[in-house]
Amino acid sequence: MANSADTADVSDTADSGAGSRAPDPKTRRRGAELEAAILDAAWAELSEHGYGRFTMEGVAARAGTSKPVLYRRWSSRAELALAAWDSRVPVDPDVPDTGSLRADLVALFERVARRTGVMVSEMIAGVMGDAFRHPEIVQVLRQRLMEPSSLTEAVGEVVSRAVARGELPPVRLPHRVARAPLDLVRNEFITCGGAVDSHVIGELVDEVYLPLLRGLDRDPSADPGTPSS
Amino acid sequence: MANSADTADVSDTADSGAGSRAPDPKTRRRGAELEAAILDAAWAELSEHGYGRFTMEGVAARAGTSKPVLYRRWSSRAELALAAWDSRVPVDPDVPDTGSLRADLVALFERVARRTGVMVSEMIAGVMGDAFRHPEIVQVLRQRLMEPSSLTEAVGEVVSRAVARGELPPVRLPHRVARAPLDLVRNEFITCGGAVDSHVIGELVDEVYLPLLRGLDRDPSADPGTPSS
DNA sequence: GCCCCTAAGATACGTTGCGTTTCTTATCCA
DNA sequence: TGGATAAGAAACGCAACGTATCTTAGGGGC
Repeated sequence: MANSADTADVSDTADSGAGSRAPDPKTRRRGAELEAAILDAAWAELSEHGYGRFTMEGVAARAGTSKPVLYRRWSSRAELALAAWDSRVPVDPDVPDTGSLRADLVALFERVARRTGVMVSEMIAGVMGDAFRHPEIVQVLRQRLMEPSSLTEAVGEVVSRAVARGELPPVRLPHRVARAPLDLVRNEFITCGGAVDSHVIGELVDEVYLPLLRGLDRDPSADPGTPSS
Repeated sequence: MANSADTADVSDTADSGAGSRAPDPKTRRRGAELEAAILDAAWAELSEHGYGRFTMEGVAARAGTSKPVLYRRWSSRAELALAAWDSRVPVDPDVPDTGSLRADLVALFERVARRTGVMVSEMIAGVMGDAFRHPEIVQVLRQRLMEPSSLTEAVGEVVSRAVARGELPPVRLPHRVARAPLDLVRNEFITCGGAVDSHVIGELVDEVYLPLLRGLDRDPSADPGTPSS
């Protein structure tokens, strides 16, 4: 699943441009195989057209199947989009360790910005827009946004290394703060649209996130000056 | 405009519940009068149904007019929604001055949370969702989100009073930080849905915004210890 | 190896809602 | 008072959602 995902991530999007959809008119796929093909197609449609032009017809055509097959699995457009997203969320790789807090943060933000994308933000917006009609979707979306995820752990890791290095005092890291990089990047996507380039990331880190970390309350449970190794 | 708006703000929403729309079948309104009636109706529809069920038909019916009249003024549903929003944005009142930074901030956040609303956040999402088809909308929305507004000024004011009181060192306040209260509240609406209650506001202030302010770089242009009065 | 039952695939349908077109008619202004 | 202007009404084309109906492939039980 993951490998086929990686393989197709953009190239699939590119090569199956317009005409050659139906991959194999002979055999009739079933179960997991079909489902994977549909999710691949859905992701490609999302990447190409964004959620605004993400249509069930388009996905069905691209996957070489038909709408009822989609609706037997997902009850709405929004659910299919979220499922496609799910199927492509990359496993978060290791936390960068550059030796300095700022560089670690920049690397982290850049990873978030790349992982999230214009498309994903637009999709969040679109799904939110559809959510009024399918209230059950809101739960799914919200959970996806709130889940602790490997990101918050990564932030914790980066911060504790900075503490160990003496770049920061021992701090208490509230969940909101650990989540903030994702929120900041998403907010940037929504309000500024285009790509979040490294200049913007620099501003986010220098103007907002580093000050925030430096201003956090000290952790009373840590011995000041003796960070645990 | 403003008074008729206030009058209708919720009560109109309530009383014109289902049947009695057309306010006056005799006279044919024109120009500004008609426009105001349409915007009132649009705002009421937005408040009642949210953007997801905000339809041109609904607005036209409620305003006692017809779709072409709407399209002669606004080129799309999204534009009408934004115009309705515009027509209701309250003039930001004065900055609270409670004597303490934290209380000032809580008051400010609460005002932002009340001014923004679930509806407005959902609307932002919905407009974003429509934006792919009407790219010109993105500009309008973005400008609305980015504009310095009285909020950033209010933040500046609150902060400089705190500096004068000695609660903060003289700090340089980047635009991103001044904008942050709005971003934080909006983000909260999007990710957590329901109302942003005072408990959440307390967390935002205590866990995020106060630490952020305390961690800001000092303003090199200010004499430390001698804040200008 | 045969048959049946599940589910895939195709087609067509009903519905909603956008944005448009056409036409009639009221109201303002010269 | 008459003509330009814009309101109001009705209907249309179109896209896309979500559904219903039907045929048929193919896997699994016997």
